[in-house]
Amino acid sequence: MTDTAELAGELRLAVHRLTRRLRQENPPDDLTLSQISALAVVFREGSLTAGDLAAAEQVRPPSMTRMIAALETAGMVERTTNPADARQVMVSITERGRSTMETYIRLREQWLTEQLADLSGDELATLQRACDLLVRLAGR
Amino acid sequence: MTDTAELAGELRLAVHRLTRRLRQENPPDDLTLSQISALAVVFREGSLTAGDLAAAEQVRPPSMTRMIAALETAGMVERTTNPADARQVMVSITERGRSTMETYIRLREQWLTEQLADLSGDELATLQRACDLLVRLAGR
DNA sequence: TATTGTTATACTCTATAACTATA
DNA sequence: TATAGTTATAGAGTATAACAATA
Repeated sequence: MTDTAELAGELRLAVHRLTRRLRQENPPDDLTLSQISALAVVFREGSLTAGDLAAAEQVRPPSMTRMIAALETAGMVERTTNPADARQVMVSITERGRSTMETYIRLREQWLTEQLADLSGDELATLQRACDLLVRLAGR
Repeated sequence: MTDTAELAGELRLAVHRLTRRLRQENPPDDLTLSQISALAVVFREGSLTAGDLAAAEQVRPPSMTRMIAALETAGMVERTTNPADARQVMVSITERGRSTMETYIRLREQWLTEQLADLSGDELATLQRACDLLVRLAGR
């Protein structure tokens, strides 16, 4: 039987290490990984409020304000006030943001992709199942 | 067959999410997760140089200098100059550091442990195998 | 009064570049 | 001259508290 406390420690360490390693690989167009992650939501979902975007990314509103400001400065998204409720800010992707995402999807996670290419089919399947589990855990 | 580029994207997202979620759970004695991680190495390995500790944790020397300073302030480790080579700083765990680690190991990763308790044996086995793979990937 | 978002502030984590001390 | 570590500086990523605007 598996010792869950032991596994928790190993999992935390493993995730910590990979996060550090991934940060060393530069995403395209000088966007950070967090910015890419938020932009991907706008790309997928279309126009949505700042609050919904914060919820989707599981960050606090001030953190999302920062990310949106950075993405706006980079010309990736536009902020507009919702006419139906002037408290809300609608965030939508620009042409440039769309093309950046399309390029990014094509070259996605290049470093990680290269590393994965060395793994066996079994190992890839394990990681695939693990991804779903990690996202589930993070959503608690 | 698995699309490794697709999987790379999912894996990056999953790891990102879990890192953020874990950061919300407070480690004991006001130590951060990174500090606990470094302290665990000193606890396991015994006295070692700052450089070896940086290598073990896969961070740059200045980052380790910071971590060691924080751990020293918290009374968890001691820094001493190596008499055999006065350039080197030896880092060793204090009584307080040892007892903190022992408590931590006992309560380790409580939140994560609780979440894991809800998973099936199959799912735990998947995560166990995934841990080894993630650490291997991070080590490239 | 409640909700949405922003600003102000602060802390962790990490890096590169430049420096000091020792070998 | 080379190595070990530190200091100075900077930037990403995030949070809480206080605030303004709108409902």
